[in-house]
Amino acid sequence: TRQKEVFQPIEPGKVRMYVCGMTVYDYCHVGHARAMVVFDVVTRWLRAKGYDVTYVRNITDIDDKIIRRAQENGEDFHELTARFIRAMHEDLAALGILPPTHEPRATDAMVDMIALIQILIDKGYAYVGASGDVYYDVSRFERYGQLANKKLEDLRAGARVEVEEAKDDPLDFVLWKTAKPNEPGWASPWGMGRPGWHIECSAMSTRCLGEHFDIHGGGMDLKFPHHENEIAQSEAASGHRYANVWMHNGFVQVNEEKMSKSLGNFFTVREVLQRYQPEVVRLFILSSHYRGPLNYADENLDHAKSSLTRLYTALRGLPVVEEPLEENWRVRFEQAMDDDFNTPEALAVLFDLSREINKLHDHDEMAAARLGASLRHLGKWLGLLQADPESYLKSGTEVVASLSSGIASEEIEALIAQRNIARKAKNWAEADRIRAQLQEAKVVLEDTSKGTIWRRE
RNA sequence: GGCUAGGUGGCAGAGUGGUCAUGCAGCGGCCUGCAAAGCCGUGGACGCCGGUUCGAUUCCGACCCUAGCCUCCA
Repeated sequence: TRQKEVFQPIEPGKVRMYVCGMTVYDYCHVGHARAMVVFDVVTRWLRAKGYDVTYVRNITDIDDKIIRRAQENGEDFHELTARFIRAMHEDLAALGILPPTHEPRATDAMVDMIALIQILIDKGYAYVGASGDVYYDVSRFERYGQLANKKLEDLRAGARVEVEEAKDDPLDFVLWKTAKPNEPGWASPWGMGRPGWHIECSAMSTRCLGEHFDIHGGGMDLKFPHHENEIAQSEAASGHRYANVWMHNGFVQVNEEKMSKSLGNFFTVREVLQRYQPEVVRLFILSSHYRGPLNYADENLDHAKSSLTRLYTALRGLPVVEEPLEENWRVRFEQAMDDDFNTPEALAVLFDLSREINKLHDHDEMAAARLGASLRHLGKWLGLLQADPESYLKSGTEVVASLSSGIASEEIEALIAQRNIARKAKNWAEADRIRAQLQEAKVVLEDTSKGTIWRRE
């Protein structure tokens, strides 16, 4: 949904947002990272606009895949999920993603889910099937399909799954699943079992944000049926509107295909962070609009890396001054971000600002430094440019294990000193030899009027 | 089959009814011992076919192509 119109929160000054988080049975891949970064920026920007944002991102820590994976590993599912929740937190922290206000877990919200299912049964929206599982009766909810603009007849015509006998209608979805022997289960009016995926989000969002809130986010793939089902559940139960605005981020693609677990074409965040700095990954994600596709390719990560180097280079060597954000830059940035979080346009503002800084750099350092403060300020709203430029530029390949040239900073400094002696003696051959040697080690030298500086590629 | 998003210069990626996106790469210049970085300048684009318009990449219609959802998925 494109938000061309001015955003109006339900309660003035406050924004309540719920985003579907991960199912924790494996490491985060770049697709997850994108969703997390996108909604992190949404949160940062809304806060920058002065809203008091309550950001809820759940953890699905019980579902079929988790159970299966735990069984394969021969471990308790709690151990499995605890391990991957820890890993997820590490990955997200590395990417500079701020923790959500609340991070509810499905297993902690059983009471809410059971209560919600009971309401749906009492109101006639749900029934206990022949198998003992509880299903949502899709035909009872008039607006079913409205979010994804789907008609029930079309859905039935396109149904590609075997019809389960227990269901009245193939489109009905499960709210409560009876536990098989050796499966984890929770006591409920319908016996030992576990919740369906969709009810988890309805219950957790309501618990944390109430029955009606401002923004609901998630990946495109969740629009149907997950979000459609959430609406059906929550609105049927409460009798009124669920989320006001739906935001769906596009996919990360690999060779024109969706990156996904099932296709096996995914790269985990930790793999990628072996090769690129976290901030590069962040910039890569923000360099396309959140709704569009994002093609994962080394070439594109390399582009992001060059771009980030340009931004940090503009800040390099400038005194850090406390200076408010300059109005004209703020306005441009704001226009971009207010246009449905147009981060590529917002980034263009950062680049234009960098050019201005570079122009001033040599003849009016203080003016450049003041603009530098503005650049950092804008960067912060995107979760970028908060590192010390000098250390960012010098760390490059050093922090990236697989590309590490193994050369220590002291060694680099020593070679530079050696080269400068050669330069003084106009021994250009020796000077160039040392420079080439460092280039081999992925170290780039720059001879400036203030001396030789270096950075890692 | 239904539904949803897209198709922009060498690459990535915004946007607009008629004048700059931006980044990387290219070319010319300044700077430099030479480079690098930076600055200045510069070429190059809007899937195809119609229509509306003084004028369309931008609006409308058809078509082609791509991805996705309809089954777990950020």
